[in-house]
Amino acid sequence: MGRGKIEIKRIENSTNRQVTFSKRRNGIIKKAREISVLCEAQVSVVIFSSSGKMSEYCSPSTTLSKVLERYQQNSGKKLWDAKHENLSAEIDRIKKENDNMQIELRHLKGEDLNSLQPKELIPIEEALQNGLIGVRDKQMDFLKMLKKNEKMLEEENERLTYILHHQHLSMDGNVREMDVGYHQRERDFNSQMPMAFRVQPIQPNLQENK
Amino acid sequence: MGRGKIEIKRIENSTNRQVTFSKRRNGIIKKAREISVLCEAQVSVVIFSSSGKMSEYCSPSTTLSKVLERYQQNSGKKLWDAKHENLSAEIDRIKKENDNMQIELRHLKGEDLNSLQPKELIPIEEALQNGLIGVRDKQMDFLKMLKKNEKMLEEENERLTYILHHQHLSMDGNVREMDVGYHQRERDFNSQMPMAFRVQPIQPNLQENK
DNA sequence: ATCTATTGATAATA
DNA sequence: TTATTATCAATAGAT
Repeated sequence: MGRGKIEIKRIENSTNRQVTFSKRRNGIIKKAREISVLCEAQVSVVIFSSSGKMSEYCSPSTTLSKVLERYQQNSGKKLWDAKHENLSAEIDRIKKENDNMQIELRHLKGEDLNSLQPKELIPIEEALQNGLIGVRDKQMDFLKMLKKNEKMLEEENERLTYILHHQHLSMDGNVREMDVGYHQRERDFNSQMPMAFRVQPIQPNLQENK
Repeated sequence: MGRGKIEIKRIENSTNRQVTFSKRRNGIIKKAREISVLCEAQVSVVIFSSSGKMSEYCSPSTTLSKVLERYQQNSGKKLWDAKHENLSAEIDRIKKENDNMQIELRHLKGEDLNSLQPKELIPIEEALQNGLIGVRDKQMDFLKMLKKNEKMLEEENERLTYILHHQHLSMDGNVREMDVGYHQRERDFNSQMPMAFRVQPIQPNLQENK
C-alpha cells in the first residue's frame, strides 16, 4: 500500500525507517482505537521505537494495569511473579526467623517449657543466669555512678557553702542575691554532666537478691 | 475499506461485530508484526474481545514482561506497585518486629545494656528472674519425676528379688532362665512409661545456685 | 509535513 | 470460520 510494494524486512535506510515507524505506529494506534469502539474490545498497545521512544494506546474503558491483570488471569502466564516470589520468599524467611526468636523469647521468659527435654533447659538456665549477671553488673555500674555523682555534689556543696560563708564574713552583700547566684551555678554544673550521671528521681532496685 | 464506508461507532449487529473484531484483530497483529520487523520496534499488543477472548502479540526480540518493565521506567507509571507495596510493607512490618525481638533477646542475654537507662533495667531483671524461676520449676518437676521413677524401679526390684528368692526356695529351677525372665519384665515396664519419665543418662543441673 | 499512486485491509456477502 | 471481491484506508516514495 504505497507507491511500491515493500518486503517485510528491516528497512536499512535509517531515515526511511524512522518515517515508516511514525506512520505505521499512528496506523496501529488508530486501528486499536477503532476496534475498541467498533467491537467494544479492550486493547492495550505499547510500542518502543528502535531509538527508544515509547508510544502507547489503551482502550478508554480500561487501564493498562487492568488489561494486564486480566491477561495474567486469562493466560496463566506470570508477568511479575519473579519479583513477587522474591518478596514472598523474603517474607517467609523473615517470618521463620521471627518464629524462632519468638520461641527463644518465650523459653527465656519461662513459657512453653513443657515441650522441652530436661537437657534443653540447661542452656536456657545458663543464658538466664548470664543475663541476670549482665543486668546486675550494669545496675552496679549505675549505682557507682550515682554514688560518685552524689559525692561530687556533696563536695561542690561544701565548696559553695565555704565560699558563701567567706563572703558573709568579708562583706555586707544582699543575702538573697547570693542565693540566686548559688542556684545558677548549680544549674551550670548539672547541664555539663551527661544524662546518665545525673541524679535520677527514680532509684532502680540494686539489691543482689530480692 | 470495504464494500462501504462505516462510521467508527459500536457495531450493533452482534454477528457483524464479532466478524469485524476477528478481521481487525488479525489486521492489528499483522501490522504489529510488520512494524517490529521493518523498524526494529518492540511492540506488545493485548486485545480482549467483548466476549472475553484474549489475543496477544509481542515482538520476538522481547517479552511482555520486559516491555512492561521498560514501560514503567519510561512512563514513571506504576503497573503493579499496589501489590509490591503490600508485600514490601509486610516485609518492613515483620523486619521491625524482628528487630524489636532481637533487641529484647540481646537485653535478656545481658548484651547492649549500655543504651539503657537504669529504669529500663528493672523489667528486664524481673523477666530474667521470672524466667529462671520458670526454668527451675520445670527442672524441679523433672527431678521429682526422676525420683518417683527411681522409687518405682526400686520397689519393682525389691518385688522381683522377693519373687526370685521365693522361687529359689520352692524349686530347683534353672537360675539363668529366671534371669532372662527378669530382664524381659523390666523392658516391658520401661516401654510403657512415657519418654520424659524414664531414667535419662544425662543428669540436668538441678542445683538452685551454682 | 503533504501529496498521491499504489498496495493493503476489510465490509458486505456467500 | 473461511473465501470472495468491491471499496475504502494506509502508506511508500517523492516533494
